[in-house]
Amino acid sequence: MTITNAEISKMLRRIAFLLEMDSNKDDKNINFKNKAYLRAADQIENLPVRLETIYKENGLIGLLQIPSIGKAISSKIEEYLNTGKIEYYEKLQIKYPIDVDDFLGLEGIGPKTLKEILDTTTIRNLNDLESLIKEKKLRRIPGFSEKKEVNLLKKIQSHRIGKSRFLLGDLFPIINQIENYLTGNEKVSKLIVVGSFRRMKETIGDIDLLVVSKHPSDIIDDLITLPEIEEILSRGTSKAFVRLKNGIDLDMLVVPEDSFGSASLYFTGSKEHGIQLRKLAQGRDYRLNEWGLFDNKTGQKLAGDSETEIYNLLGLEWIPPEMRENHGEIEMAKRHSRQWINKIQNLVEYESLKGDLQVHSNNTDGQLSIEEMAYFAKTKFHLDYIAITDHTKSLAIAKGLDEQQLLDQLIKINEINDRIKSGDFFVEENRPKSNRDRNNYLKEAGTKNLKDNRNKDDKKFRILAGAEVNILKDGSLDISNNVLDRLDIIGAAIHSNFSLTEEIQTERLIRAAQNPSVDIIFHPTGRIINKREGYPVNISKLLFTAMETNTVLEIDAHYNRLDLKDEFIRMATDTGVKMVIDSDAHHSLHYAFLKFGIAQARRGWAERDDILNVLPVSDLLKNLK
DNA sequence: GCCGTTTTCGGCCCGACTGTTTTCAGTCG
Repeated sequence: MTITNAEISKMLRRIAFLLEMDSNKDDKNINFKNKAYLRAADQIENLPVRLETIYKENGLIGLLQIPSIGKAISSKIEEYLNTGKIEYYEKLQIKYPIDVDDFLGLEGIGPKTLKEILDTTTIRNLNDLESLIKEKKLRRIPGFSEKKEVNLLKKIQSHRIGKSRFLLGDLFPIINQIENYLTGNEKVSKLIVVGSFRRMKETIGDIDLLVVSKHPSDIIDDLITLPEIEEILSRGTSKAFVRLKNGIDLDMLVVPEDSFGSASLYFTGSKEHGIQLRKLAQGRDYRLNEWGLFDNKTGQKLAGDSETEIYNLLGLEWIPPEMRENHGEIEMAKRHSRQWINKIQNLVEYESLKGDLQVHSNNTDGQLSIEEMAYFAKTKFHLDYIAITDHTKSLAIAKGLDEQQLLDQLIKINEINDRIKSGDFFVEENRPKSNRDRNNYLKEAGTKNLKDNRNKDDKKFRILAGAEVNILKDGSLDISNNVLDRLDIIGAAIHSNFSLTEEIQTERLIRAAQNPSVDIIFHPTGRIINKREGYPVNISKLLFTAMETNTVLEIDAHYNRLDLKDEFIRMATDTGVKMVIDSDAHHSLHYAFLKFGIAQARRGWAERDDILNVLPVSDLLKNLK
């Protein structure tokens, strides 16, 4: 039997829910107990390694090393892993025989409210509750009313539809639109999109907007009349919460100028990062909220307009938004060590990539020719090199290339490189005509804030001949090494047999990494965010082999992959394994995705030195196998 | 139930919004 971290986490949430139902405000212990279960659940959800693996390798001791997991919870996890059940939970279920999962995440009705309903009725699940409301019986319970019935019914219905998180890349254009719309409002003196968007998390739950204005209620009036708005969920004097027609929620906070820093800190999150900061404040007899940092004794406001000032008063260095996850950054920032200050200064920067090492052409499943991909890489995105890495023959669905076709492509690439060197390639007459704004992505998002770091000398641009070679079931490749060795750069990737065990899957990747022709493992875990988990890989073992064989791991920047994910990037930087950030472009517009890969690298604390394609092409090639 | 730069007991983040509460609890972010 195999039990995932998600399942364990959910089980702990069920227990927390029932414990909170069971609590009353006089019993402090039970009140904090449920929070402890929730903390543990959060922690487990963010863990890069499976608890099952930790338990198999190190037993209870291993579990106890995880923050927020102590004696009681670790032994319950042990019981769950061994028996598939937790007796403690079963007992709570006897007391409260309800389908807890039905109510987890149901907005507007928490454990306390549910308890009140259960005191006078015998509902078990969401259907029962819905019937109760439809029969107008809920309003008979003290504290409930017709108004509450109406609200609850709506919430039950939207809960049924389910709300999954949106992909960062999907929301980018919409968020830019809203940003532009409100920036045009003369009463808005500052506007910033905060929340998980500012942290560049791979998925976004809702859009958080922070506005500085002297007229908060006017701004809120303007916001709620936006035509994109489907429903106003709540509205106060400084905050508004609305649902947009595309299904995403938007949360807006309006503050005065001197609260901009504290509000952006509070609103950028993460929640756990914020909690840690407020605890630090508490330790100094300060109070930190969205309005500022205050001295408890004097009531005086100590800081508020800048994030840096607040961090400093709490004894910390400023922390970049992408790192604010309470994954150890606060402890590090506390120490003021040279190492940490260097880490922050050397974090890989946006616009710092000189090349893109996974690019597809219309020789396989790409949409544009090699010439077009090169032309736009240079002229629109100011890259100095790209690698054409088309699929290989066993990936029939993408018209993968065979040995001869790869060699033919090599000749063609050499010809284009010769034209580039002679200076007649990047000229306006050569501008490909097929690319006329096929979609708005580039216009709205892709080129925004692009720094012009154009190398005046266009003749230096280089196309590397490469391939995205298919890793077969046994870890061998579908193209012979003597052909691969004639190309400049080789990425290997898994595109089939996803359901093998972790051991076999890891062995496949290790064999590929040990192949002397393979420079990079492309999208190492194969996940598609919100669609497919990715095959199971023992990342530690893969990293060890990568280190031994000088194999590079890719951060695939396509926003539906972002593979490696942030925790794995962190592990790679700790191991000293080098990475590259590639767009996996199938169209020139896709080069815009590189920024998502950089964001992911920053979330994984990667420095410039960890990322090889910040280097000029000659240095890059020297660093490969 | 967890945890430790006031540590092995005694704490545990903070404020806005909603509803019908006439002073606050529940829920959320």
